[in-house]
Amino acid sequence: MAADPLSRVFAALADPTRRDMVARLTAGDATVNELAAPYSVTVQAVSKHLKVLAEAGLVSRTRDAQRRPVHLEAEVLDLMTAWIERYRREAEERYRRLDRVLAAMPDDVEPVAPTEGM
Amino acid sequence: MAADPLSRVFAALADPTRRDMVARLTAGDATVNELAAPYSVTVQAVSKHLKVLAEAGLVSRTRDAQRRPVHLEAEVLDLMTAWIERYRREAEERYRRLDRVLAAMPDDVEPVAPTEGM
DNA sequence: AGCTTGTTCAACCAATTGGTTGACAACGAC
DNA sequence: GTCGTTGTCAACCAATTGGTTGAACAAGCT
Repeated sequence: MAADPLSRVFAALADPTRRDMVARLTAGDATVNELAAPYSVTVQAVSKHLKVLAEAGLVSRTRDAQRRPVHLEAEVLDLMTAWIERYRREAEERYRRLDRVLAAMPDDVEPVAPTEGM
Repeated sequence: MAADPLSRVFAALADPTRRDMVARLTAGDATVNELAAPYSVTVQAVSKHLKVLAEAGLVSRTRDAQRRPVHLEAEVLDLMTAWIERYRREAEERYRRLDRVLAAMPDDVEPVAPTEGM
């Protein structure tokens, strides 16, 4: 899965169950059993999902007697947002420039070597 | 990998090679061979990566003689941003409320049943 | 000490992934 | 038509994934 941090975060959220758990954790910390309740899988499977989220830095665990409450670390989401927004912006800028070029181009001009390296 | 659209987009970007290809495509459309050049993998492997990106809706292919230029569809990124921002915002709001409660709490009060269901 | 609750570890399984090689289709050029 | 280019399809492989069951560990309760 390519161990770099960004890949881990994307991979962690590429699963609906894990996304759902993250969503639930925005409402407050929860134990493994609480998190497992809504799903039809075993508690061990949920524990594995949490391990993936933890390795991506999305959640942390604290100890409270024999419970291990799960806490959402929302800042990691910024890593992704930064990546996404950067390239979305670049793509948009390129479209804008292209639009400008097309608008400035007289109607009868044959378009050449479409935009390579522009 | 759980076939829903959001999962597909996250999974597609959970690979550094594919993220790199997306980044390169913000500079303009490119053919499979052009995209393959910088990497040490076969062109077939790159073709597979592109298939993943296409199934996530991140790129589209047009036909230009025997070339198949790849075009970035940046709007799909908004799907992710929407998801991420929603939950990041919710998490932040919760922290703010919690801060307010803690600030309003007299120093000598024993904290009870920490925040469950709040 | 012994039982119960909460959580994880270990082994296993089927399905998927990212990569390979080799064959093949589609098209432009000679 | 035949040749080189561009790209995909098919089969295969090792590694990973998401799930299972069963055992083990950890901490409180009686």
